[in-house]
Amino acid sequence: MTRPPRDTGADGAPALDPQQLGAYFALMEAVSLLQHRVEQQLRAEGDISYVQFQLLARLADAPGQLTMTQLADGVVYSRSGLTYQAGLLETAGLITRVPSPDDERATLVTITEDGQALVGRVLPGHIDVVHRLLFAPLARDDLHHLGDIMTRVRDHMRAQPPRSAAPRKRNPGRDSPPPA
Amino acid sequence: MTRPPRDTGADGAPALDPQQLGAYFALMEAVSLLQHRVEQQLRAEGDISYVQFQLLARLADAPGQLTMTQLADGVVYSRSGLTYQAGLLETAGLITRVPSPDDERATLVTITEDGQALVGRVLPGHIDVVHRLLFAPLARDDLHHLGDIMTRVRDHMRAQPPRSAAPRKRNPGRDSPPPA
DNA sequence: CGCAGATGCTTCGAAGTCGAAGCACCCGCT
DNA sequence: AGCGGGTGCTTCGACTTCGAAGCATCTGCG
Repeated sequence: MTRPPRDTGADGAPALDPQQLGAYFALMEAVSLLQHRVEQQLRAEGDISYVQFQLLARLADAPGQLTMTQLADGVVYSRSGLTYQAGLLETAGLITRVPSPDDERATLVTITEDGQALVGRVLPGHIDVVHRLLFAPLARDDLHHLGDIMTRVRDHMRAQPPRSAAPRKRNPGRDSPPPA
Repeated sequence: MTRPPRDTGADGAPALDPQQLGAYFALMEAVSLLQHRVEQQLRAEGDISYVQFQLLARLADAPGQLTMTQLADGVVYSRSGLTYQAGLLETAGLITRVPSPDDERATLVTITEDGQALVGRVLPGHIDVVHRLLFAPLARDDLHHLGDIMTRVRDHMRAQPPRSAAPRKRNPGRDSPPPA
């Protein structure tokens, strides 16, 4: 941090230097490509989407029962999206949904044996793709750096309040809604 | 590369070691979060999606005219998706589409002044978000590493033939297409 | 020249995602 | 106990994306 935090150009546009730009673009495109390939892989071997795989994998790792909200966390940005996917997975017989005895509102999701079997069937292929596309061109040090860097970035983003992007809010919480 | 290329476990599932897993998950989640925030930003300041922004930015950088296919490259995975977006952008007055004089099939896309103005208006905010979320927690060295690593990964993926994911093809290249 | 295959784009239908609205249930306060 | 706000999930409508099919044009080869 020996330089000013913002390199604001003369025209008012804060410029990213070429190195930053390159890193940003490479990052976004690489992940996009990786995701696309992984999706093809999962579709071909298990006829599921990436989202569905993530949900099943999460359930397979978990003790056995998760609420919808817990399950959605980090996978999908809307609750309704999860409801949709859970409906598909339940119809396919890969998960079951039962109302929670403790909290009648909550729905507990459990992975079925078929679901576990499916995860077991597609996981090797998934890992293989990630290995070949992401890790193959990386040396041991690169891997370490990448993990370190992205972990820091992710945690930084998680901590960031979601409203930070808003340029100018008069008074947060005083939207003056004009009903009646 | 002092270890065997595949760490195949006893149960047939090739395992990623914890370091690899962590790097992979952190990478995917961080990019997902970043993309989500950027999208909010663009929607708030310019009422456009990330895809639309990418298309406009590409046009703003290009000499002035690109064919649909050139424009789509790297942004969208289907041609029809581009047609849809181009339709929206054209309706919004941000681009124009004219048939190419050289090749009647091709459509040349040009960014309008409004389109350029819009890019100019949202770009600073975009850069600001990327700066705050992605680069803020990174030191100079990190940035260098990240750029280097992701560039290598991206180029590796681009070079990879798309069929590599298929687990067991009888004879690669002998799909035996049965027409006639 | 003429035709077959390749190429560029669009149209169409299916699928997935999100946000807003709605419903049912839980908790804290009086 | 009763009630008001909060929480968990679902339903609904709008939007976006993709793949397949279709149409028009170009190119290479006889």
